[in-house]
Amino acid sequence: MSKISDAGIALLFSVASVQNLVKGQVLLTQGAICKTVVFVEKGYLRTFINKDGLEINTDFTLEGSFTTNLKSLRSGSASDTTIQAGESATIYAFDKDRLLELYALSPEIESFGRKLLEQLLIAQEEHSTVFKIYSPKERYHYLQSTRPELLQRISLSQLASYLGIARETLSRIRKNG
Amino acid sequence: MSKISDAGIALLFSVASVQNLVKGQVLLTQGAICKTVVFVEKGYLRTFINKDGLEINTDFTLEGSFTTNLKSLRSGSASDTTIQAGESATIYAFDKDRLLELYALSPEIESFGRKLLEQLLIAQEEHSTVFKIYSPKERYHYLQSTRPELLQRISLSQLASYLGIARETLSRIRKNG
DNA sequence: CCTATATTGTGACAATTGTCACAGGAAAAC
DNA sequence: GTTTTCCTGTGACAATTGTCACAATATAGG
Repeated sequence: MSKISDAGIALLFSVASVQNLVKGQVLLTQGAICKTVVFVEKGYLRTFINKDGLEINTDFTLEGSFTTNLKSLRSGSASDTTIQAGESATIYAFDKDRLLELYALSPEIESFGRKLLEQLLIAQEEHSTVFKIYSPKERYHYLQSTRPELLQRISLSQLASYLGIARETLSRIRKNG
Repeated sequence: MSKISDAGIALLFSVASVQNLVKGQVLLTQGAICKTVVFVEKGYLRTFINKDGLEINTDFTLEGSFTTNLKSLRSGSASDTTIQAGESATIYAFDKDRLLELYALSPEIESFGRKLLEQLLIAQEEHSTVFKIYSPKERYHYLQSTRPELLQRISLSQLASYLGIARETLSRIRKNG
């Protein structure tokens, strides 16, 4: 994570509230307006969108990372994703309006926010690229080598939609290499 | 684009240099270290990565937008992408080190940078999601309805890899709907 | 205007992936 | 410890997409 002073961290967490979630608990519902940025302290969050009644996972946020629905957060529009605890979890929710106040107040915090966005954007660009250059089988192996912790934590069924493939196909990839 | 004061714009452009590119001219070569953020004034840029000798397009930057290789820019690592003019183009190149100085100097500029990153991240997240929820045919139609200007400007062959499909498949999609 | 060059279209076939149906196993609830 | 319940594996087959080869068009250069 980007470095930030102790005073900065204290300031940041002054606008956060801790929450304990049970497995399956929903943090943000599709259609609602996202008001917070969330830091995962323990457990993990699953972000998915509903497509014809099927849940398609777009992201998994493990401990030590941030997530939100940036589009909804920024514009106040309805979120197209649901964010749910994949395990019982402990999170910090940072209120958007209070974060914006902090940005205006502290260049260090805004700088931290910018660096965080840079990290997320780099990761997301890489994720998109994977779909362009790799086949389903290659995508699985790529995930295996770059984010092995995901394969440990997330069930096969959940991973399949994240990789853009059918559950059965992933099962066969796992079997036949 | 995010709003910014006239003074801010003047400050920003004080660290930029204009460049005119001919079609096919390379701005950033794979393996080189990215030192600038680029704004496209006229024409468009094509970003691609080399996979087994094939060029796979990861992005097209039309006029009015920014591009760079953020990973290389941030870490000073070798770029895995090449950025090339798809038409003769006019661009503004913003020097990274001078931008960072500006960020330290002007909260308005850093705020602008953060907002720009937010926009790019939102777009990139949406782009990734498209690969998870849509088939090749659906991806083409989605692009058609959300970014019709791309279909006007970019050749079928170039679009195919951006959509993660074979050139022939895109040709058939275009024919049969 | 004509030719060279690049781009797009198409047929045939192979390979991959998806879908459906159900069996087997693991994990959770009681 | 047993019974649900959920998750994973698998066979059969359909549908989609990729690959290769080459024809047809379009575009750019002379």
